[in-house]
Amino acid sequence: MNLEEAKNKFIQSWGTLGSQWGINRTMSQIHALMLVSAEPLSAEDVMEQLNISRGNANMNLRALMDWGLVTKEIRLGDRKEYFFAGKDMWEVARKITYERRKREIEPILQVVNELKKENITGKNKAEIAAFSDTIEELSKFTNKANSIVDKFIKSDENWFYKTLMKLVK
Amino acid sequence: MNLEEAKNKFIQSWGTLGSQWGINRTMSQIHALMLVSAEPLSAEDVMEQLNISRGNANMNLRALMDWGLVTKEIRLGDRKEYFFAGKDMWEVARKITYERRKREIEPILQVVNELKKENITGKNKAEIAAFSDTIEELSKFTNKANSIVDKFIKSDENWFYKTLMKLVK
DNA sequence: ATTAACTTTCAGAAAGTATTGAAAGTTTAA
DNA sequence: TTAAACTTTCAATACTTTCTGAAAGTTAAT
Repeated sequence: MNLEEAKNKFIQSWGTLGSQWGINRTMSQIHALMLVSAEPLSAEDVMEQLNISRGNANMNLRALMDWGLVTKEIRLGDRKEYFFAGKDMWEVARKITYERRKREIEPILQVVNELKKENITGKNKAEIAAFSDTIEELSKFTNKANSIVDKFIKSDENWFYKTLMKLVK
Repeated sequence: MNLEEAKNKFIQSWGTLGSQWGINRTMSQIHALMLVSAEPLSAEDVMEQLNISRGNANMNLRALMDWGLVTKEIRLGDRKEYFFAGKDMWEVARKITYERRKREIEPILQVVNELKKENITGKNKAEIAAFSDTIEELSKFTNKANSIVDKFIKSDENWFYKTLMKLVK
């Protein structure tokens, strides 16, 4: 298989993976493209290689920079900006986890902890009890999940690697 | 706050969470509704309480059963079917993880392991090396992530709880 | 075998998301 | 300052996903 084919196959599936993760397809594809490129790429390069518009390329490059997955580089005597992706996968995972926690765990944490404090009124006592029980369990669960995720985000590679090794034997 | 309000608030945010997880909003809302109901509900109940159509209710109830998050119950002398959700959150998390692994980790695992075996041809040796390195690292990462997830899915509550306790101290 | 009480399906409508491309904005060099 | 070389924005459009509701299918009792 030649390099072009292999790259495309990878970009394709990384893009699909991303879209299932709630990350848009183009954003993942650009990320994939940069993961497998030896050299930093310009916006122009990205547009050509993925067949996307200038606006789309720009928007998603910016999003990737916001997430910390891609870095911009400027070169003396060149007006273009060049972009490249960090290739340490644990680092990538941590950064994605960080963004996803913001969007996913934090809002539910807030609602659940808020509801836990509420004094629920109503006539159907069984329903109230069921509700409170579920919220209570969910609160325990979410807070715990949140600490694990937090630990992962803040972990350095070594800490995580050691812990990981214990987990998978 | 009365029970109705509290329930709605919870259903609302669980629905939003779900849609960020790539699970459709209605599916999560039905799940939320059942988590906070003391008694099993009929399709009719679900339609009324969430203001959704018969078709939508049916489709998503079925999906929830496929995922193992909701169980159908039939009652003697009653033609309706009643549905209820398991309320153990670790169990819920394991079931969701199982489905998501199928959709997300497995496909990328397959592509990456496939590409790793390929002999990549082409003239730009630096690019080929960069590509192979990334794929190699990604392969290690993905396979490792996969074993962790697998362990989690297969874990019984106790095993996981103990491990968890160590992790979060 | 018929009917009433349900459940399932699916084509079209609606809602939600992503993409384009042209215009506006910015920066650098001369 | 001007102009060339880029980057950013955003309204319009295309695409994707979800939802509806009516029709078809199923089941159980008589």
